[in-house]
Amino acid sequence: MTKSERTYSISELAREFAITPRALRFYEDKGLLSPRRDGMNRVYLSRDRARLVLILRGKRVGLSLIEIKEILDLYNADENHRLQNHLALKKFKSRVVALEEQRKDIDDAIETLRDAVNRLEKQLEAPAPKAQVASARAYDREARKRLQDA
Amino acid sequence: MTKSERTYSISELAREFAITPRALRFYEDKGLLSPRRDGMNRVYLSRDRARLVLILRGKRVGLSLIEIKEILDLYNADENHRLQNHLALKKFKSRVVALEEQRKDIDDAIETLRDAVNRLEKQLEAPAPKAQVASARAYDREARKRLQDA
DNA sequence: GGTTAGCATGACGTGAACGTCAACGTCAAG
DNA sequence: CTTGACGTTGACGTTCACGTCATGCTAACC
Repeated sequence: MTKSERTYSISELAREFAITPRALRFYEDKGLLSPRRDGMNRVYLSRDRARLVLILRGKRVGLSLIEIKEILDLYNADENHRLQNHLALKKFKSRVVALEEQRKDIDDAIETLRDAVNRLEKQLEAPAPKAQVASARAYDREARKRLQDA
Repeated sequence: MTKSERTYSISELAREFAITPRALRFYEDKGLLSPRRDGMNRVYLSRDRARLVLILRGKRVGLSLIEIKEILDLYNADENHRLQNHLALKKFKSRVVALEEQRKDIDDAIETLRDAVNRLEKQLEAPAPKAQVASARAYDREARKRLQDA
């Protein structure tokens, strides 16, 4: 009794991940996916689904499809080729470094936006009584300068 | 005595940030920068430089130029329009949420790659004596399955 | 004064990642 | 039996973010 794995049609899989069938065909065209066939029709197994998860996550972190393909290929490379693996190791490590730098960028962007949010909230909750207007505006200019010139 | 601010020519600024003059003109065309002019020639002030820093960081975190422009515009919006500011506040907050999600994606990607790196290093440092080959390979298959099916 | 370097403005080209449309096959429902 | 719903393969269109000329001005150097 062969345990029949869960399968997906192209539109099923597309719906689940909020993408289009066209995108799935495109990924296949670029060698990122290779679903089985039932006659002409594509049949996706959970292996394919798992790869798709990695593909989409790769996209979200800003990798190109080619880069994603390279990673997936290295990932599934034959474990007996030491040279291959040594290369993969180097590439993975540099990829990690790049991602860490990107993480830093995101942290910085979040901080900048949070500062802006605080500035705006403070401004909105205070209807700005005239007496304080001048100094408040001066303060505000300073805050903005710090943000701009950083 | 007017304190003459530091200025940059287009190619100076381009060199500093490892981009091309064409890119700077493109950003200007899209309304992200608006340098002064000396005759025909563009003159960038430190304000422009600061904006450019934000632009490039925005790009690195995956924002489109249009999104970046919107943020910069909101950022520099006239502080007297309460409705405007309320809108900006909402947009900034949702942007922060999006960035936090993206950071999660990056953390996940880093973790996946680190696991792969560990797997590869273990494999490379052990020349795989025959006695252990079978079980090692079985372990490896498991590790890979966990990574794939996650 | 010719040449080089740097700047300008078009205008067309390009690669990535799909969208969109045409033309066709297929299978279950009414 | 014909209508939909779903699938297929081309092939062309589109958006983004520039790259790459072509052409021309201008200021500095030899």
